[in-house]
Amino acid sequence: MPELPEVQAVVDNLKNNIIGEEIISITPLWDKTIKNFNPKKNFNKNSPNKIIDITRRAKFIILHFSDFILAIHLRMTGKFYLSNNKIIPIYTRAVFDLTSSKQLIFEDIRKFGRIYLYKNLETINKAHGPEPLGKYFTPKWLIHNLKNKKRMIKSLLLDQSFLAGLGNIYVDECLWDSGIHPISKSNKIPYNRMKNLHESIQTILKKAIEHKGTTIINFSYQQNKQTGNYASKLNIFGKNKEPCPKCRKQINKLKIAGRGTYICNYCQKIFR
DNA sequence: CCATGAACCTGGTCGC
DNA sequence: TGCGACCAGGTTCATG
Repeated sequence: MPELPEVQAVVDNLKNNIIGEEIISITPLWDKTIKNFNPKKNFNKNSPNKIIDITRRAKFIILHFSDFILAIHLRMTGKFYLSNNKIIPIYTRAVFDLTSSKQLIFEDIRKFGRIYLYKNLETINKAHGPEPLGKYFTPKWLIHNLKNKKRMIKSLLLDQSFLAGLGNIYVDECLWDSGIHPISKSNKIPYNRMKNLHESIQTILKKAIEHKGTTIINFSYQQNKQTGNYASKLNIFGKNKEPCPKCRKQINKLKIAGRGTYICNYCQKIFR
């Protein structure tokens, strides 16, 4: 599913259209989607809740209201978009009705996505590491914290409590770009490659955001099936048996950290 | 503390 | 064409 750039695309797409809109009801079509609140209690016609802002934190879409926030996580197959045609697609799991008579639609084939209500961002902030494009994620921070851990680098980069927002695609791309084999121990990576990794993470995420994310299967950030086109920029993810763009040797696919992982054995060194 | 695998779900693809 | 096995952008929990 959506990783940081894809979630950012959803937020950027909605930003110009839903700020100021009022939610009068949230109707779950799959009960587990609404995780920790009673939508009837918090949203009703008598006290509409105005959307003050929409932002992203980690892989969450954050809707800001005067007294609380909604945090929406798309997990693997979630979509969240504004609709004005009253059509409820087959995999819709929750519908937000707005005073303008438009609707926010939460679609999710696999039903893993969740919507949370919190007082503020504190709960999410406590459980997550820094934003990779934020001011706290410096080369110094990364080097210090990689040395501090003795974990497989792929697991560590996927761990949202370490660094927020990376997922399986971008971790593979970043490790390939910086020449680090995913099973390397974080504390054994040479200083220069740690610096490369920091650079790779920032440039790859920035470029992916410019391209509105990667669409591998069916992710779209808009109702009309608008998809990001960063998939055409991927160098290694999904390219089993194809030549490595750097050395032309064959890319391999294996399972690392429980996830499908693409590597070039020649360009990515194992440090242990 | 860390790694692994299962669980949560549904659909698509591949091989026989 | 049909069917089973396996895979999928994520996270959380139990187990060793």
